[in-house]
Order: sequence, then structure tokens, then C-alpha cells
Amino acid sequence: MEYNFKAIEQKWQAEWIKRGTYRVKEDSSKPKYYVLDMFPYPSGAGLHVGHPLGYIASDIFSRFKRLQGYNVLHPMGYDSYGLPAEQYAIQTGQHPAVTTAKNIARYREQLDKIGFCYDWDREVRTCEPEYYKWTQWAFIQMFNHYYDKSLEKACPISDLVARFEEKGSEGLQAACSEELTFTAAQWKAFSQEEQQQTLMNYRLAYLGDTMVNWCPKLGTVLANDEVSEGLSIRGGYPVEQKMMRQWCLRVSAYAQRLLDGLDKIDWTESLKETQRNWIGRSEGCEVQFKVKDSDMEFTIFTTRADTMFGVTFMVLAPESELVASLTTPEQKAEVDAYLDAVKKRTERERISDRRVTGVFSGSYAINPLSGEAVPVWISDYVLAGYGTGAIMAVPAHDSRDYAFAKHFNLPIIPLIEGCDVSEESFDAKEGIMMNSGFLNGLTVKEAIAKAKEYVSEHHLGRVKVNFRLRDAIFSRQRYWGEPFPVYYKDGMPYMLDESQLPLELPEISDFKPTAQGEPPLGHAINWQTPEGYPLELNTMPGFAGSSAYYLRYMDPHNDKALVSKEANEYWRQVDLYIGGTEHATGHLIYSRFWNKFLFDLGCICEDEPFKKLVNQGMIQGRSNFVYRIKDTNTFVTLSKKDQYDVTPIHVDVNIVSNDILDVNAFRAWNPEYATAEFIFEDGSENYVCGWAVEKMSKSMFNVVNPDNVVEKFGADTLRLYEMFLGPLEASKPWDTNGIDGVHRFLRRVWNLCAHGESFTFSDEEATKAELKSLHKLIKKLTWDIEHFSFNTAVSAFMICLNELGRCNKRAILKPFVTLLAPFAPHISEEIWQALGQEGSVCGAQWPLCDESYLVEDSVVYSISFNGKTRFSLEFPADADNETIQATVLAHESTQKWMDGKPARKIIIVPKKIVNIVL
RNA sequence: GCCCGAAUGGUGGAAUGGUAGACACGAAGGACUUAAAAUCCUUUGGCCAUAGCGGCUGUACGGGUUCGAGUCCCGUUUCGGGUACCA
Repeated sequence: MEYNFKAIEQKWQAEWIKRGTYRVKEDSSKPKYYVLDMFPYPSGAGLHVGHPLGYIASDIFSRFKRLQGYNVLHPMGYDSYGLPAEQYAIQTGQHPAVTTAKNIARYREQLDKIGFCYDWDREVRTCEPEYYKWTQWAFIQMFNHYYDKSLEKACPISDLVARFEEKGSEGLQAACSEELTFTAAQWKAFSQEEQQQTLMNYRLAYLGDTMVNWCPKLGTVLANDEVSEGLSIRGGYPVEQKMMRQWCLRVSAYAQRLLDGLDKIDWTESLKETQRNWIGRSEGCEVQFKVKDSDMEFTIFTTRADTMFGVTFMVLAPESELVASLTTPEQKAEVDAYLDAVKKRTERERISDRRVTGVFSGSYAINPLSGEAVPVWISDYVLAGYGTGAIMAVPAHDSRDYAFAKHFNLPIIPLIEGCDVSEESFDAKEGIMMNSGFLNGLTVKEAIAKAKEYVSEHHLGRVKVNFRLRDAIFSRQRYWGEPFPVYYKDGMPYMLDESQLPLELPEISDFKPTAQGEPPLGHAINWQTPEGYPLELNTMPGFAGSSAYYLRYMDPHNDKALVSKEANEYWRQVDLYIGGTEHATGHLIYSRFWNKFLFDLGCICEDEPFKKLVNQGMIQGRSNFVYRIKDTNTFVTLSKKDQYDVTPIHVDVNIVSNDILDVNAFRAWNPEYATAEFIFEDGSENYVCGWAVEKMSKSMFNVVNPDNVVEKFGADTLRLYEMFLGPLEASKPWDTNGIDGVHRFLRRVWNLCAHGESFTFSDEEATKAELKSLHKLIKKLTWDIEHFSFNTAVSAFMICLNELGRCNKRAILKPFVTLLAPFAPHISEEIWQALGQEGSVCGAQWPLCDESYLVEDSVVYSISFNGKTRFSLEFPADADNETIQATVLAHESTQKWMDGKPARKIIIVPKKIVNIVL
């Protein structure tokens, strides 16, 4: 009876569906555990072998927890709104809903073949109305709330209105776009429109004029995390800065809580650090500078208040509103020319070309500490969006200011004793202050504190904490996304009533912007409320649907709430989240924000969504090359390629096995190579290919599809092999060179049980040695799985099998297949059944380790001299240190090595080592 | 530039400060077989020795702590990831 993995896997996959093996219900009699994968965007290319890496790991973990008696929630779904489907629609005219459904079906088929234990009854798709109803609902809630900094939580906007009616803006501590001051009387005198505009300044979802990343090629704005180095992540098109009126989420209101929350969760330090940098808290102060010969003043932000005596000029961002008011008539022409030049440069040019540019505004500012007047410049090295869009420049102690000062010949005043600023600035925050009035003689740290104190006491400014984290731009000028539950009346936005949700995405046939430049929804017929008010034409971005999907899995069919209180209080939060690091500053920030907001509303009971997070590494492609001798159709094997003038050519990795080319398949691969000749390795008919690690992509012919692997070796082999490849978190190339090893392992397991045409098992009792191997395995596996060390776990099975030899005793095999079940569920089920066990191995009990089997009878000690091993001696396991010492010292080899000298020290450590120091 | 992370045989990779190279691939040799596949056995870091025992050396490089360092500390190099005028 052969190991017919194909038949076995089909049989059990069908059986699991029939039995509903993986269906899960809330069950208060069992402890719960929630294991989640980052749900995929179903792309047209299907899954490649890199995608299932994390899914396999989480599947093993889920099955393990289940065997340990936990009630495990392990769902899967699709992030099914997004740009690629829409780009494809523009190119081909195929409706995104159609291609998305097709892609999902393909993904499902591929996932099913791998034998995952998902509860598919809980599947969610972000593009379905029953799902995005709750995305829209959350948006309405954000619109109707503001963030109260004194209470450190979101509060209803009606509270804010009541407050304004009572005492205006006095004493208000709320997250806002700009600080406003008005009295209750003024508030009451505001027109309806003015009141609404004022409230917009505080809402957590607000319509704001902001600098956005505009991608002309995609015809939409993008969030900061959707742009990298001036190019869009999707498609790699250039992005430019543009002022637009957009829906935004006030994520920045939660900056401090997002930062503090990191200390409470079990994520890798590096990922937390990435988030900390992205949030970018910096403590400093705002200082007001008066403009010379004018009653104007402006505010700057600095973290180095100690360097105020070294300010030799000021710089404004070109986009700053101050530019217009501070530019003098004489300088106007020059400034306008500069602003024009800056505007023309794309983000990408600004990044690649770091030339120092700038222009003098004509105005001077008065240093509030020294009273001196310094020129105000305008330069694009100052960003409008951070701090106040204006800085004080201290060229001696800031490298950017230094470069600017050198370029424009501005003075540089050193402030720290002994520093040399003739070649470069001294940026370090250390040393003793000089040239700094009342700060002289203090260390930099002391000076920072003192200067801050001085500034606040003398009302020159205030202590301020700034964050780098920006509000999220939430509008996309695209079709394939959630419609906003928003309509406009007299130009003002209003939210639909909750009873009108979901607002379904209308059908359109043209996915391009309208002739008037409106988003594609402008093509929709009757896109208005029943009362005839026009609906919002933008749609929500990709991260909208993925920000709370983990909550929906808890209660996916509830049409009364995102998640019921009971379901949420049972499942609470994701215990283990597995996914890639690429979401560190996008999804993983937005989800935390969204979760904290819902927590503030009292909808959910946990403040953080993902308790533990594990990042799986990327699987890269391993490309193969053949070497064609120039101007011929002859190909030369790897070891001889240097003897010829050759061109390396990518060859499809699917016709290469262990780097050996299937030459017939190669001839058939491409008509061009039909008549190819080969120069083989010496003494064989083998053509050996070269290889390189590259990104997995179609153009490199290195994409490996999991279906092909399943077809050839079976799902159990794929699962084991992906884990065996190396540590889960490490990036590694896909390389099938070792897959025979794990496949052989499974066949050996099979062959233990299968003899001739049936299964035979021995009923004999297990020997002590067999039990020892088994319990060693139990102990190691339990530890390895809990620590996500799946590669060593797979090795542990192989070691155990080597030790067991040909043992086919039921007493050993039953626990063995239970242990194997999380890794290779299909073969485990088959053997479980053959053993005559009831039910499914998935419902069995994880075996417990009996440590007594692991106790050794005797222990071999290595005897070392000065740390170098010289010989070995065997002792009974219970021998005490004194006996060991005495025996070792009396041994003739010891006498030889000690050569009559007394030992200085004898160290016996619990690892079978005796070390003698001479 | 800044912040992380890594570096171990021909390859993927093991190793709570305690016999480095587990496990697997590949390779070499052998058994079985008409043959192939499959299976099984032996060897496999390097150098030296070899009838046999064995010896030396070795975890990117240079130092240090320690009885003992792949592991901890300091410095250097290389590679990978993140981020970038954030004042």
C-alpha cells in the first residue's frame, strides 16, 4: 500500500467539511484562543508559495491549541476592495466585482488544498454590503465624536456643543486642526454654517484642506504609508503634493495612546520601534518671535531651546501661510520665482536632489532672548506639515541649518565649549554651554530644561510635545471602495441615518474619472438621497475595511451590531496575529486607532486589538539560469560556463529540479530553444543551472505555485517543508532542493503502519527507550510550538523517527500521530483512523510529557583542562559532585594532564562537563 | 545620515555561557534489483595522520570578560530591513 497522499488528502478535506470539524461556537466552559492571519488581497496572480507560510504557522498553532483543549477561533476572509481590481477594470472593462469574485474563488481553491482548519462559516469580504455597513457605521461614529484630551478619550460631539453653549472654547482641551478661541456668546451668534465649520475642527472624521499625496497616474490621493520614496506602493507611479479638501481621520489625537499601548503588547521590539518612530514623539517648546518694525509675530517649534543664543536666521516652509505676510515688497518678485520653482519639483525630485535652495523674505525677526534681529528666509528644507512650518536656525548645532548657512554665507555661532564648527555642525546633545547668556556653564541637558522654564515663565512660548504621526487622509477618488455615508446640503456634509446603512456601491460601467474631473462615482445614476441631496463621490481607502475585520469574525452575521457584546466579551481580542512587517506603519496603526476609538465608545472590551504579533519572513524567489554561448543555440553547464563567452538566461524554475535542467522540457518550453544543444557536466548527462535569489515574479520565471507542490508531493509535505525551510521570521528564498527530505519522512511514517495491502500495528508494550524518545519529542514539540520554532519542531519528528527505527506499536504511534496532526493533518487522520480511534485526531488530546522517562541512568562527563576537553568518563546519574571529583582526580589520565601540579579549581556544571583549572 | 537585524560546512539551517555543525539536502561509496524507481547501510567542516588509535584547527575580522564564548561586552567590515530634510 503506497502512500497515496492525493487520495488521503482529498478524502479528509471532504470529510472535515462533512463533519464540520472546524466550526467553532462561543463556549464558556472552555478557555478561548483567537488566532488570526492577515487576510489577503485576492490578486489576479493567485497565491504563490510565499503566501501560505504564515497561514501554515498559524494553522499549526491553532490545531495545537485545540488539542490542548482551547476553544480556538481561526477565521479567514478577503480584503477585497482595492486598486488593482479597478486598474484592471479600466484596462479591460471587466467589472471589479466580477474579477474580485473570480480571484476569491481561486484563492479559496488554493487554500483548501493545503488543509487549513479555518471556520469558513465566519468568512468576511470587505466589499460586501453586510460587511461594509459596519465600516460606514464606524465612520459616522467618528464624525459624531471628538477627542477630549483631559479625559483621554473620544466623546460625543453633542457634549462639545453643550460646552460651547455654556462657556465657549474656554479651558477646552481637545484634539483639533487649529486652536480656536471664542466665547459662548460668540458661539451662539455663529451662523449654522459657521457652527458646523467650527465643529469640523474637532470631529474625529473631518473634512479638511490638507496637503495630500496626489498620484496623477492613479487619479487619486494616497496615504503616507501608501507612498515610498515619492512613488506609489501600488504601481510605482510618481506622487506629487497638492492641496485638496478631503475626508481625514484624526489619528493624531490618539498618538500618545498609540505610543503607550505598545508597552502592553507582545510584539517584536523592532516592530514596536518602527511604530514609535512613525508616531515620532518629540518634546520641545514653541517660541514666539516678533517681526522687526511690525506688530506681527510667529511661532516656531524647537527641541533645542538651549541653542536660542545661536540663532542666526529663521526659515519658513514655502507652503507656510506666513510667507505671504512676511515677504517685503522689494523681495516679492524673487520669492514668487522661488515658490514657483519649488512647486514644480515633484516629491521624487526633492528626495533625490538635495541641493540647498532658498530665498530671503526681506523681513527680520527679533530673538526673544538676545533681542537681536535675524533675517527670515524661505526654504523647502522646512516642512509645512510639521510643527508650525517655521524654524529658528542654529547652524552651529544642526547639520541642515549648517549647510544652509554655508551656502548663503550666514553667520555661525558656536555655543558649546571646545566644539569645532569650521567643517561641520556639532549636533550632539552634550558639552558645556557658552556664548549663551544665562545658560553659560550649564550642560546641554540642564540648559534645555532651564531654557524651557525661562520661555514659559516669561510668556515667550510654551512647552509642547509634537508628533510626527499625521491624520489619515481617508478619501480616494476611486470606484472600488466603500461609499461614504455622506450627503451634501448647501455645500455642508451630513451623515446618513444609521437605518439607511449600508449605502451600497452603485453600478457604473465607466471606471475612469468623469469629463468634469470628478471621481468615477460621478458616472453613477441617481447617486443621491431619497430627498434628492447629492451623495459623496469619493470612496474610502483600502485600510478602511481592514481596520476592524478581526472584530467582525467574532460575530460575522450580526445585522444589529458590528459585534455583539456577548461575542466580544468571549473572544475579546486577537491572541496571536501572524503577518508581514510591511503593514507596520499602515494597517497595524490604523487598526489600533480604530480599536481604541471603538473601545472609547464602549462597543468593545479591549483597548488593543492584537495581543501577540509574529511576523513571518518573506519568501523570495530562487531563479535559475542557463548559459547560452554567444551567437549560438548551445548551452553550457554551470561548471564550464567560464570557459566560454556566455549570456545567462532566466529559465523557468518549474522545469529545473535540484538545479538540474530537464533538457527536453527546456526544448519544449520556448520554440526558440527547440533545437538547443547542451554541454553537460563531465561524466554525466546532467545540465546544472546557475541560481540567484530575487523577488518572486513572473518576469524572472521563478514563481512557484503551491498547487504544483501539492500536486507533486501533497499538502502535508508542503506544510512540513515550508516550516522546515528555516525560522518563521527569517526571509528566505524558496528552494525545493530539500523537499524530498520531508516527503521521505512522511513516507517513512506511512511505511511504519502500512504493510502489503493493509495496516498492521503491534500491540506490544513500548520499551523504555521508545518511551524516552516519545517523551523527548513531546517536551521538545510543546516548547517549540509555543515559541514558534517550527523548523526545529519538524527536525524533532525526524530525530524521533530515526530513534524509533521500525517500531509500529500502537502505544507509540497513537501519541505520535497526535503530535504530528497540527503539522500534517491528513496523514495523521488516516493513521488515526487505521489505529481504530474514534472521531478525528483534531479532537484528540495533546499528550503530556512524563519527565520520569527522560531521566538518564548514567551520564557521560567530558573532562576538560583549562576549558579544553581531554577525555570522557561515565558516572551513574545520581552520582554526587564529591564522588565525581574524587574519581576524576584519581583517574590516571587526570594525573597525566595535571603533571603533579595541584588543581586551582574544579568546576562541575550540569551539562556533563568537569573542567579542571590548573 | 539615523534606527533595527543578521554573518556558522558545498546548501538550508541546529546549539538555556558548557563536547559547535543537530536535522535535512547534496555528494561519494555500498546492499537489494535484469534495470530503473523506491528502500536500506556507511562516509561527509578543514588540515595532518591512517593498519588502528588519534592530533591540530575552526562559527565575518580585531580586542576583552570568563575555568569555559557561535552565544556576553567594545571596536571594524560586509549584507539585509525600516526610515529620512520631523527642527
